[in-house]
Amino acid sequence: MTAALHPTIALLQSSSLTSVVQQEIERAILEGQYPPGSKLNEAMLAEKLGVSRGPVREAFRMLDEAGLVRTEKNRGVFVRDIPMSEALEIFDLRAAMDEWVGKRLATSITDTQLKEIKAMVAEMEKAVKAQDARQYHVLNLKFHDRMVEMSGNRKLTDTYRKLIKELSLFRRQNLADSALMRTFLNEHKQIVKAIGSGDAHAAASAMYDHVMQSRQRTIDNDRRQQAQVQAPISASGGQAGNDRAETPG
Amino acid sequence: MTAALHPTIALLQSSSLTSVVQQEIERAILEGQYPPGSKLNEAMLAEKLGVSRGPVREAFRMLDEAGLVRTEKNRGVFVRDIPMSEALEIFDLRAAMDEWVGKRLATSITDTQLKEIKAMVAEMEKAVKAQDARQYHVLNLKFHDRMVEMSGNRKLTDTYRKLIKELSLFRRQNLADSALMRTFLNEHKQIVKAIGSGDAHAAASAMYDHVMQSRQRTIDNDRRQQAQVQAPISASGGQAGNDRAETPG
DNA sequence: GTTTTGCAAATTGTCAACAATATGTTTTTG
DNA sequence: CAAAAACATATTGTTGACAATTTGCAAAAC
Repeated sequence: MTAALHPTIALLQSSSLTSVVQQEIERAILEGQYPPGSKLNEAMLAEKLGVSRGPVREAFRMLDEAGLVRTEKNRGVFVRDIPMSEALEIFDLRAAMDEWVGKRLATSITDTQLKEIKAMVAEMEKAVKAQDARQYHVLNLKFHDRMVEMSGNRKLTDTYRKLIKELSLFRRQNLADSALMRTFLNEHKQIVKAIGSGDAHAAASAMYDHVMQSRQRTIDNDRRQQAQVQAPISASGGQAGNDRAETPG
Repeated sequence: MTAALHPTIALLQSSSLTSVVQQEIERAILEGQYPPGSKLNEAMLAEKLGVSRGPVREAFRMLDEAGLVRTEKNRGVFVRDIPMSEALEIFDLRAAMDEWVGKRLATSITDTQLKEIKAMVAEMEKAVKAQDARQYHVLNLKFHDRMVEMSGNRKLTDTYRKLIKELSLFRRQNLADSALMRTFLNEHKQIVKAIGSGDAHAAASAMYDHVMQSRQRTIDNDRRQQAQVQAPISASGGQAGNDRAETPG
């Protein structure tokens, strides 16, 4: 009966209005179009997307459950603002997961896959040399995502991605500077080397330490910013708030 | 239309209808009232809970995002049936998380907390001696949940609990027998001992190994059941399907 | 001048009706 | 008799309307 199923048909079958609306709002949020703390208006979004409020409300419930928005009864939904404490918790959890990924990859990675992540590190090296922090950031996210994906654990991959999305709503991070990019790049090389050598323990440690390094960098960065706010020197000081979140490491 | 009016809903107009409906359906699912694979009818649930279909649909979207149901466009929502492969993935992920919890607790646990989990192990020992597998199961879930909670990482705790809920929809598990309960009890004692001694590495290993033991047990159990199905001896053979899921370990 | 009270606009919460789709049954056709 | 078509029924998808609540603003009270 249900034969082959053409890809486009499968797509149309899965895409209800609600899921399309959900993806669209999620995209807009992660893109920074609606910054953390801002309010999402049902009627406004419904009109903008050309649907009624029903699907928008259903999409809101999904985004709430996903941790991207919070809902206040009779007041509306707001883009979630991840506090520092929660960001640090996410780093710890990520460290535990990435440690497992490192351990797993050390014994399960294929030659093709190893080549792939080596190429990614090479690309990051280019970005570092070009001092292109933006590009480095994109590649870095992809590098870690791909390794998690290569671990073969779908559940872990889904969980990891959900955490990364939430973390992108944490505002107190900046792009890494050149010195920091070089440090992280070296750690990436160590990770790949450990995985390539099949040393599970070393790969696990390298991954764990790398994430914890990012965690510590987030703390340091926040402390620096806090100090700047409490004792501002330049007249134009203070955090503007429109700089998008970036994940270091 | 407004039949009966569920007591909880009539009383708690303060919290949103959708969230009450969501909790009620979730409770019913986890209780086994709607077994994995069964279909959830919007209108039926709406009438049963004394609300219109709107809040039910919104609750469905939340439960879908939480991984407890799956939605087929134009066909409805069904209680999710966790396949063996996914259950094993969850065990691996849990192992990574529990390993971290063990490591953390070894250095952060307070005397009061240590006493608390020791008391829990003592209670489990009673259940084992009384051959009360049901009671053992409940205590075991609580023991692990409490340790995760004690780790102090709220995000990890939420993630852990979400995974446990999903795992409870995996049907191929049974209660542990006496021999197995004794094995797991000993592992619990080892975990508590390692944590109490402050040996982070030992605690981490004990936790990891314990979860992986449960994982292996799930595989063994499935293989045994599969064999029984393929070569049935007793005439009444075959899985009835009404036995609720139980988490070993 | 400040606080309180009452009103008006905007927004969310809930519902019932209608449209679109899937499913099961009967009828038709070969 | 088997397969296909047509129909009837049930269920989900979507919408617009109405009710309940919050919020901003202005008038009144102290």
